[in-house]
Amino acid sequence: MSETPGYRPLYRQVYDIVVRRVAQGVWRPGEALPSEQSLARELGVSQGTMRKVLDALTAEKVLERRQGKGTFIAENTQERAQFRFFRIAHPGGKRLTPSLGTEAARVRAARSVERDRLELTRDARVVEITRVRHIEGAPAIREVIILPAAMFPGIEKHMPLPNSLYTLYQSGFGVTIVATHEELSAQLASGEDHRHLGITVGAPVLVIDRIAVDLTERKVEWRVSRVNSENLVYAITIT
Amino acid sequence: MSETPGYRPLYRQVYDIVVRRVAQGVWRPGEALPSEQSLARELGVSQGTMRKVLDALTAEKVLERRQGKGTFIAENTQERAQFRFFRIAHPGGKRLTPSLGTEAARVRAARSVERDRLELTRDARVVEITRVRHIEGAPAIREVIILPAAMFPGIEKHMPLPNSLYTLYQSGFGVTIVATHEELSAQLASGEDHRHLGITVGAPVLVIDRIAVDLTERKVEWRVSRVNSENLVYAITIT
DNA sequence: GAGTGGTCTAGACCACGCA
DNA sequence: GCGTGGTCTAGACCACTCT
Repeated sequence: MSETPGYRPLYRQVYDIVVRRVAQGVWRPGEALPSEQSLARELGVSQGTMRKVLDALTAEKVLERRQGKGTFIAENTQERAQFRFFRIAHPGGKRLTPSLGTEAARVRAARSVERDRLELTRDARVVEITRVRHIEGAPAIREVIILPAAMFPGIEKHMPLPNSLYTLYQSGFGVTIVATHEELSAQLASGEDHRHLGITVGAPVLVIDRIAVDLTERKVEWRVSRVNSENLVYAITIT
Repeated sequence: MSETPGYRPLYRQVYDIVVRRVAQGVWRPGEALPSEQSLARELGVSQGTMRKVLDALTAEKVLERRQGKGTFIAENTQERAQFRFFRIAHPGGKRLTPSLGTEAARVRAARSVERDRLELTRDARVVEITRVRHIEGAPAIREVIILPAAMFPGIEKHMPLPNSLYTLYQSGFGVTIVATHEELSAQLASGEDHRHLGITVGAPVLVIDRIAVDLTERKVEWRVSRVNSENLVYAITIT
């Protein structure tokens, strides 16, 4: 993570330049970059080196390349973000798309635990979003989402929020989520779970504690999801 | 998955050749392959194309490349397999290494559900391994592992089994696990969980249902792990 | 046909590990 | 100092998309 190689390959430097441009929003989501050739010329490297950079960013899902068309800023579209970071499914079955039940948002001072998890300063404020998501008509997931208010000014006015928040983060606030760290545990349904999800107290609940990281490696979102595990699973492939 | 490109790049053909050799055990785990140069010469391609193949297999963790030393068959060593496929940790903390509690193995006819999950023929036999794993001295995980007996002849005689079975699969049976598909759910502790893990009936248990896939895309292992979720989580990073 | 990304080559030089 | 993988270049040609 914090190596000092003492040697910095050319493609690494070029990579950083391109990442910086993407993070600064030089190109909009869905927009095409200049061609491999012209970028290589502009940055004074060979086409092969430029390709290595663009291929790496494609592997990280920051860019998309389409033969014959061009290189594009990857869009966290609803469907795409859905399948990438939303991993709830029926057992042995296909992925699901939730619909919105209820939601609420407010801005307030960050609590100690929130400052720790999101690496915020002492006087930071956060946006707290609480929502219930339905699957096939029934309430299934209760989420509490904490965002640094400074990074998402006015997001609480975007209600109703889109199904995939990461699309909004990218298009509305220039924040591109590239990774999430999740910790899953089993817990028993609380009174709140009962009220919001309609499950009996003491039923098993799958709890997902997630930190989302953006292109510039900032911790951008803390989300705790409580899933009615009766007929839902968290599905993932490890490679 | 089942595309018919109508066009087959050279590196793809070379890739298949190398995969076949690895699967056939032409080189042993930990052993060095011939150098990039000599492989390229032997297979009649340029060094650049050969590199593309070896880099791809390195990304899939089938090979390992070490500058100045050579290209090696990746070993599913205890530690490595441990960190790659064993994802149990303390909340917010470091990964853990379990130790063996009790274990038992027997060979029997496959049940219907096992034939389905492992895509076995009607008369197939399986090895059933049951074991309890301890973390920091206390029983924490109960696993039931189902293997196709034909693929692992005599594995039940290897008791006590190593902590990481995937190391044994590779070194003892030439089976290299390259991916797992997992489905996680929350359940309540059963009487069996109480007996084996010492937790109270009705406590929350994290259940991991895993199918492991080998280099040749065979479904090689079905494993159900029941984890005492009181002080343990399943930690994963999605990129 | 023009322009893009995708493949392939041949060769040079650099960084690393080891004897 | 040699052999290995890692980087970088320059250029050719192929496949795909759109006009």
